[in-house]
Amino acid sequence: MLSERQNKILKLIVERYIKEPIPVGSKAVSKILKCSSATVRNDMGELENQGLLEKTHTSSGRIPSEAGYRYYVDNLMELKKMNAEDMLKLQIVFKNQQLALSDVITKSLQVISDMTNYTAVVLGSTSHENLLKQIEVVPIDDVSMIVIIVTDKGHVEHKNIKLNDVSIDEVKKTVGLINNLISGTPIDEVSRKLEFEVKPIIGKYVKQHEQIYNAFYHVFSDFTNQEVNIMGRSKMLEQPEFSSNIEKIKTVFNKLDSPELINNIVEDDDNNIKVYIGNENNIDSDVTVIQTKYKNGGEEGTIAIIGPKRMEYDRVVSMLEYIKDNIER
Amino acid sequence: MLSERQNKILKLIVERYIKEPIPVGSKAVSKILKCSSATVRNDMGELENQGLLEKTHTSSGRIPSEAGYRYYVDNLMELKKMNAEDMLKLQIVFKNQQLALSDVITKSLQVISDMTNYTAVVLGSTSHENLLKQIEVVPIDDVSMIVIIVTDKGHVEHKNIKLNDVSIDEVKKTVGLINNLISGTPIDEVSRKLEFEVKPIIGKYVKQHEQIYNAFYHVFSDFTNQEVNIMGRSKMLEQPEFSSNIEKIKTVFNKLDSPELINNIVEDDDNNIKVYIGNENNIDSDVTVIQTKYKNGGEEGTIAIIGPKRMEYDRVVSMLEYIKDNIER
DNA sequence: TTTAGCACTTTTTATTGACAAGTGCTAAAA
DNA sequence: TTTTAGCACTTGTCAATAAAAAGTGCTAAA
Repeated sequence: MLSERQNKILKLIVERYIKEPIPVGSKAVSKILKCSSATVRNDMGELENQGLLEKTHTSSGRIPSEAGYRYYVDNLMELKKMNAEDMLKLQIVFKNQQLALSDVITKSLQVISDMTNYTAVVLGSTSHENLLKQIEVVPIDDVSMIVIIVTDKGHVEHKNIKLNDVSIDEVKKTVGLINNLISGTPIDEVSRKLEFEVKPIIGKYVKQHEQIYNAFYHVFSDFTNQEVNIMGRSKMLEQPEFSSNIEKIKTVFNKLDSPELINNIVEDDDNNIKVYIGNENNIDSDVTVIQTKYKNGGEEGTIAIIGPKRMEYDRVVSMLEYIKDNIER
Repeated sequence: MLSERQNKILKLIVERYIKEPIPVGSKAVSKILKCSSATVRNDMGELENQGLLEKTHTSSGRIPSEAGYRYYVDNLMELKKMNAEDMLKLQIVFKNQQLALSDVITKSLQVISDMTNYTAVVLGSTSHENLLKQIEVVPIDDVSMIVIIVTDKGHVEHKNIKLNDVSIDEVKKTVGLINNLISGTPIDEVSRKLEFEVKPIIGKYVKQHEQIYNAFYHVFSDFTNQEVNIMGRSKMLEQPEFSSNIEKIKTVFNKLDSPELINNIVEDDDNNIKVYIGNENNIDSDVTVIQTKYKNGGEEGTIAIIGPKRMEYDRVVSMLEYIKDNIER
């Protein structure tokens, strides 16, 4: 259990260290608090015993430990309202009636990334939640054509396929059958349905059904499971703790670019804003991920901000809250 | 005019420096050439007078100047055949019949980027070369629908639009009219034709034509001019001359991510492989861009490899040649 | 024309000492 | 009991110095 003063000291140190990554000494704290540096030193020693503060070397000032950030976020952080300037910039995006929801989300996170110098990630809804809405095919030339898949949530994907000596009409017939037979199927299950429900039927009605079936089967098996959008990837370079450590940047970049990113950003089961500090997340022990789920009509997904552990928690949380609210209505 | 030996020395220095970014001294060169370090020193002095070599400080070894690289590429570089291992990895991509051309290009450049640790860029064909092939519309719910635009070169783009109190049938009618009236129009000119050829007609036949027209007009005016694909963006971090210089990395990253990238990679007028060293390119004075145009049937574009000035010119050129050949047939 | 030899420059690395910042502990003050 | 003043002690930082390594340019001889 921390004393009032210890709480104050911890809060001061965390916030000061977030402003500037320099270990904070007792004297600096005592100037703000109304007590001597010796008193502060005693408390800082106690906070270190509790594992909330750390020293970089025996006689350095203190920096927050991971647990310290955690404690700060859970107990000390005050959620200030977003500042007017930030809000204004976001309003410009939200007020734009022309934009589709997904564009609004992307653009507003781009704005946040620019304002904060952190990296932003949008994960679209997962494929088992997407239902096949409709497919279309557009012939390009004698052999190649483009298959376009649209889901009920408005996710569009297209693939080029090549078919030799197959008449367009037969392909169109197949497309018609697919649309009639399995529209409304979760994307995950399309492959299965294609095999057991569509294949037998086109076998009867469509010439060269084998070739056509294979092509379509392929298109669906490659369907991207989830849309991932990363904004401000290189903002990491702006963070002093990374820019002096290329190896760290490489690992973080690789994590961001890896296809497993989706798995590394945990889907929360509730709707709140979550803060994953250091080892609490799967990206890197030196970053913090602040994220939340959003839901608007059928569309849903996760938006996340990734920055150093000493990120401006209060600012980012209030921004996410604001964005989430605006998305959801 | 350089002597035989001077040519040899320059070649040696360039190639050695490319292998490892350490200034090359006369002793190291003399060990390989059959002459004393003093002789080499004299020639190196002459090469420096000619502006082909540089010193990092008064008593350092030499490094190639920009002109030195230029001279090397133009006169000294020997095009070796690709090594078997590299070729094999690329063959796996080319042999994959399932892939559409654009995927083959992207994937093979991804492979090159992985093998070389340089960044790769693909620029698709420019919009004035793309003709409108067909548009489709897929309704998602009461108000929103997706418009899909396909060009004759197989470029697909889609946009979400929102229309209140408009019947789907009227939209479909409009789509039909657009397809009939202006299919085959260069994308650049679609907006104009939409206004002068389509607007008057849908004004007659389509209810709520104003709203619908505006929506479609918007969709086309946002059509991306050119497809840009960047592979291995963060490979820059692997290059020693950049990884010790965060500011440089930032500028290069920003250039890569900026929308003007397309303008910064000059379209060549002929079909050869071009090498733009340092100030010869518009990306950064510290990088080299090696690029070439490709053409396959209707599809064409530019592929480029971006790396440090001390990139492995011979290797990259032979790889690009190989890829280009494979793409074009 | 080439080479051996040498004086000279510059970078790199290690060492030293002085100073600043900060801590922990003790003992006195509140 | 809590707070504070005081002080010895640690560590990092910075500048100065010194020695070693790498390489050059020039001269004079081969």
